[in-house]
Amino acid sequence: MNRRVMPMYALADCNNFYASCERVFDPSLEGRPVVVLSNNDGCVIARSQEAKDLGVRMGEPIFKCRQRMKNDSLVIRSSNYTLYDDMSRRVVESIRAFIPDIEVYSIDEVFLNLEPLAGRDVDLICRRARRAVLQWTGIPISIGIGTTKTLAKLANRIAKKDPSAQGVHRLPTLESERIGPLAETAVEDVWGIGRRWAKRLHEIGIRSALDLAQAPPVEIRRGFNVVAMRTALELRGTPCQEVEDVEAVRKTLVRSRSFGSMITEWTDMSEAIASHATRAAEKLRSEGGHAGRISVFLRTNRFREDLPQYGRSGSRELQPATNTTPVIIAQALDLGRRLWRPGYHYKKAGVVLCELEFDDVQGSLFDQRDHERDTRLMTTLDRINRRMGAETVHPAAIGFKKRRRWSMRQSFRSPRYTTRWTDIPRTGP
DNA sequence: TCTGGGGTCCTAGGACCC
DNA sequence: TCTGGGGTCCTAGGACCC
Repeated sequence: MNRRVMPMYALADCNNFYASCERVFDPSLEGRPVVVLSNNDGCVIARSQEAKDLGVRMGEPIFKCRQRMKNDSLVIRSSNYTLYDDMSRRVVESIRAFIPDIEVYSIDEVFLNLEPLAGRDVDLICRRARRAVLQWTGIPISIGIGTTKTLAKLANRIAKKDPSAQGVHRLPTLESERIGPLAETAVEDVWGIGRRWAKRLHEIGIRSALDLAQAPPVEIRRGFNVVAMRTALELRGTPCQEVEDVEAVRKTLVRSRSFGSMITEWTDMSEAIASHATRAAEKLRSEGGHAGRISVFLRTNRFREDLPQYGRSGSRELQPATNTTPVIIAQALDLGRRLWRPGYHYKKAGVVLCELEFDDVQGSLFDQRDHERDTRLMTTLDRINRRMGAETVHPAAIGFKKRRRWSMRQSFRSPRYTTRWTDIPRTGP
């Protein structure tokens, strides 16, 4: 008989990832409440277990935790993505040694396809992988197992919450045996159900994951959309999403920042836009892509209700598609100039590159630029900045002031332990 | 004083064409 | 002067994720 094997998915998720990374390189943080802040040191984006226990909330603005910082010696770190990216890569490679068919879903999550391991003890393999990751990288992870991605996510929550799971939890294959755990999971804790949908689901009497699983799919589709319906189906055990083992080709590339302080002058704004354009172009070149369209946006501070609000975006075609910094800066500045209105306090701006192409780009007959020269220039520029440090060579449009009004605050950053020679940890004097 | 940044997918509605 | 349906393409906005 040729029976199809039961699909089986797992989600491996790093515990308190950024806080754990900070801890790996500074063991004195062990046992202490640690939080990691967003860019600009604005709000909390990661918390160690101790910080969670203190009641520090995700996304909480840091100025609201000042008291706790004093009382409970809360440790604060600015985010250090260079470090986290590198640690993430190490975690992924460690997992891959045990389970080869994986999809890197985010900086701290990996979906695993366990179907090829059918007949083997998947729980045991996952436990071994977990132990190895901790041993090789110092990062604790949890693994949830289920017959769909959404159920694997749910199992992962249980693996994290229930100490008896010891970091790995598998939901039963039989639907009837999943009733308990699904009934105990609030619908807002289901992957794919955000705040807005949760509120509307509650209004129609759907409160738990079980309620959603048992709701008629067509009704969910009618009341919400196909994405919500797929989530409901996955909760019943019907897979609607596969493990995507080939890396997805990106469709857009954004560089944007809130300013360290608000901006009222076009010269400051133009420097910020030129800087975003430069960094977006750099990133695009590093991935070997070209952009066929560029969009720029700027806006005021939406939290300052006492100030007049303004926000706009504009876009235009790039013909031919390009990744040349001066071209992208020129277009970005021209767009920005059109959006700019004096008299406002601006808080944020950004550059979006879209219609990305990763194949060879056809030149236009009517295009006057010397593309080979552009490419040589950009390659040289990238090489210098990679070796000598970012922005060793940079376009004049970004400005030369040491302390730029628009650049971000980062008061608590840890060293780049793994990616910068001078920051490598040393032992002894 | 102080509130992140970078993504994807889906849908509705308008423009335009036949 | 009034009136149709159907298709495609594009964009803006809304929802979600980490």
